[in-house]
Amino acid sequence: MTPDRFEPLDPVIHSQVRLAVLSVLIAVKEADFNYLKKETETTDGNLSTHLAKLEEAGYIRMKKSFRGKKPLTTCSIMEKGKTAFSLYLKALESYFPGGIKPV
Amino acid sequence: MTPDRFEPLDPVIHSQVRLAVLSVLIAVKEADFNYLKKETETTDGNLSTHLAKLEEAGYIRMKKSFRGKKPLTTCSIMEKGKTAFSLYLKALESYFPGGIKPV
DNA sequence: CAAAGTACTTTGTATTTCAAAGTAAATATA
DNA sequence: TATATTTACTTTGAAATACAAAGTACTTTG
Repeated sequence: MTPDRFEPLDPVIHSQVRLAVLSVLIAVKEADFNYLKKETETTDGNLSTHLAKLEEAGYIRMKKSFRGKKPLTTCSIMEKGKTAFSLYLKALESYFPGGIKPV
Repeated sequence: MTPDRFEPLDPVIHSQVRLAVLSVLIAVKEADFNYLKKETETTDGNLSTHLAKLEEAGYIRMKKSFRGKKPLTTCSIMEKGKTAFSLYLKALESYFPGGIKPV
């Protein structure tokens, strides 16, 4: 039983927006909705659904509070999310055996 | 005008099957349908549509011939595909500040 | 107080993915 | 020799996904 050449890519992470969200949250530990919207360059609706998916998977946590009188959603990564992110990166590497080649 | 933190991921490549196909074709220069099916661990129908997409984008070339009496589809990567693959990897790196290491 | 803005969420549509079924020819079986 | 099975794909329809327009619930501004 030879091991698979290509490791499967976690579908929860394999999306540009969700990958970007996790990348931010690994770097900063906490980010609000608007910050994530700017970083990921997506629309409100799109970000909202992607965040919901990440939360549902237990990869991030969302805290709803208020900044002054306005609602504020703050996201942070959970252990499960960190692990999944690492595994995703590891899986990705199986698709790039040579590492980085110049274009 | 500060550059985007995250570079966009080419949607033609951002699919597990198509990424695997390109990865194979970069390594071996030519691969037939069945070999790709084995490597990518997907179904006939699925592979067929993914290959069509890659060909349509000008990333790969498909040659139809015969091996003995049976049809044989042979795929190879084109320059445009190589470039796109490199750019995809480069874009990916923007999501992993720590870097993607060769396996 | 009406109009515009903020911070989201919900919803409908468009796109994408995927595998079941279809096709066509070759080969094995009875 | 009929027929069933296999091989090598492609087409098609259904399910999942992505996306943004519209909706909600406020707040701020003119």
